[in-house]
Amino acid sequence: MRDVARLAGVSVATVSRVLSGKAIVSKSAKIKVETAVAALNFVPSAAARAINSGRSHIVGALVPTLSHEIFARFLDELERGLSRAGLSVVVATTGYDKEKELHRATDLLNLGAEALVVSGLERAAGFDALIDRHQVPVVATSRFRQDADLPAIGYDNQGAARLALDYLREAGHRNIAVLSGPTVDNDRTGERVLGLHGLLPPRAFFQTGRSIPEAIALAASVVSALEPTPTALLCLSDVVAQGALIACKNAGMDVPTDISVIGIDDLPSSAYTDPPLTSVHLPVGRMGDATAAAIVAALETGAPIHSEEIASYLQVRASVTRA
Amino acid sequence: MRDVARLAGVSVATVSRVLSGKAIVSKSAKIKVETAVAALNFVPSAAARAINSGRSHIVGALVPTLSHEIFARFLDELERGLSRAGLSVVVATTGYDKEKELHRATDLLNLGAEALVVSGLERAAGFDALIDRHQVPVVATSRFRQDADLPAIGYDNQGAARLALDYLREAGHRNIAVLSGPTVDNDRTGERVLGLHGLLPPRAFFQTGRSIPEAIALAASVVSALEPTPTALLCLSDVVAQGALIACKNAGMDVPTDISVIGIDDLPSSAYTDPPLTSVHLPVGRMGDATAAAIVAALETGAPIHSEEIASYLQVRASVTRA
DNA sequence: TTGAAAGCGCTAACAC
DNA sequence: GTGTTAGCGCTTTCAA
Repeated sequence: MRDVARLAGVSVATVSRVLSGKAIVSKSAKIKVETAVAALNFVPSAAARAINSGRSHIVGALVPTLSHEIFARFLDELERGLSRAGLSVVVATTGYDKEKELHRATDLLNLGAEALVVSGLERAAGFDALIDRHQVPVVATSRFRQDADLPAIGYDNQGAARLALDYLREAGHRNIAVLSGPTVDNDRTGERVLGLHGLLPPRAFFQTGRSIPEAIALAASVVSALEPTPTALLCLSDVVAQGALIACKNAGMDVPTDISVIGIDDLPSSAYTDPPLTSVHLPVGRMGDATAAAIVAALETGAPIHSEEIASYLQVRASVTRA
Repeated sequence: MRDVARLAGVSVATVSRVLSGKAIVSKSAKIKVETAVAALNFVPSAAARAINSGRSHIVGALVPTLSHEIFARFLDELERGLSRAGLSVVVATTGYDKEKELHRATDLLNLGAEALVVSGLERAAGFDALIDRHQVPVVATSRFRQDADLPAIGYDNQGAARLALDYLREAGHRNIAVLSGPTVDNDRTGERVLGLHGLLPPRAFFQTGRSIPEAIALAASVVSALEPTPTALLCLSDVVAQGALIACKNAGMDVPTDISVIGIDDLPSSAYTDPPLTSVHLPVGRMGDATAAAIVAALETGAPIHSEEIASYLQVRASVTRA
């Protein structure tokens, strides 16, 4: 910047004023500075600016993975909302590992992140202390609970599971099997299971891994081994539901004629399965939007972030019929 | 940091030494400093560090959208590779808009990004000048071309299209329709079309939008309106292919008995369509890995980035049969 | 409207 | 081993 000042024949203060555009500068000085900036190919240092302003304009986002539509779409919307306010999103993936999340959160904070977005409500020990040290706003997403430790912007996962169950029951289903992915290190799924607690016998619950092949295998064994065969499969995520659809087809069962299948998440792809999947819609885009808005407000006004429930609803398609 | 030094009864230099862990510090001083750090809840400023080291440890990634498996998976792997080397990824989405890409690239560079990752080979006017100003390494992904302006790490899209065509031809197909998404603002698709140039009559090419519903509509009109009906649908992306599968089913045509369908991309979901989609596999994870490695090398050693072709191959499943 | 100068919080060179 | 000191590149008083 000194070089620019010298070339323009002004002081560094004037260069700074021209660059920031805030203060009043004479037309002539402004032009001289701009010429010099162009001539020297000058680029102001972000770090130096940050050191003075005390702001990094960086928000850290921690998600389990980007290879899952639901997190990817969330980030897509989060980034859109944040960038509109001049904030940049640094993503870090945790692989559903709480310790890794803590690690990466430390990295992001050391990077200078002004706020953090995390997934779910369960944290590794030491996370609170970390936040306490850095004093940055944090918002937990995907799961809503009024009394959570962190401000939570997300869904009522228990309610979503019950929405699906109620729908099946109203359709006359009495023999329902619940299929889910892992509840360990995944409190979204954990809560969905919890929401069904006491409403269905323990032996109605089946759990498998996170992948489609695992979901297919589980559904295959459930429909073939259970006696009598359930009339409906309540899948706690669409990934599992999509696997179930495939397993039923492989087993020669027609959905929904022979068996009904319902999911939770309503992934974009679920509109195009065969048959189109009936699922509890979780508006993940809205969640990204709301999260971005909350963070922007917190950073700009210092206002505390309030928990917010993103309403889910049943998206009826063609995979459920009357028992 | 002065406060810490005072409380610990040492100089700021010693505090710095303890914090960085690099230099040799006496056990006693180290303990005193650590105690003071803890007591004061001290957090070193990332900006101040950056200003001294001249490094931000930030890499900017520009992608059209995160709501498409292919970019999400790419970023997933890119982030993993970069974070292993202590680099953070700032994502910016461009919505397939070159001007917006330029805008966001400017933002990222102003943020202090040390390197940039972009999608495709086409840039807005002014992009080169921007890079010239900032002098950061840039890598273009998704598309490989040896003589590209930017180092390119990606696939031979033309070759991928030909791979699909050759496969169909070898299976005896002579009446082939080519379905694609938009080629405007999407040079990956553009190149795939180009790869088929002269190999198929112009009237064999059909184009539609980026969404599944649009793909369904296009495929529906192609299979119903064309006389004679094509024996195979060569889809230049899996999104289009998945739409085609649905359209054929809707039209009462069995794939592959009545008509064959082939795609390009080999999205994870394509293994689970009905029937499972035969597609040209583009190893997007490997591309993310390679991109991360190239950037890490460039940043650590200053070595120039070399273009790299990520080999694609045919993933045979069940959507193509002999004509 | 402008410039001089004092920092912002840290690292690194140098001397002790 | 440790302290002193000079910056890193910018913003921001304070005078002029």
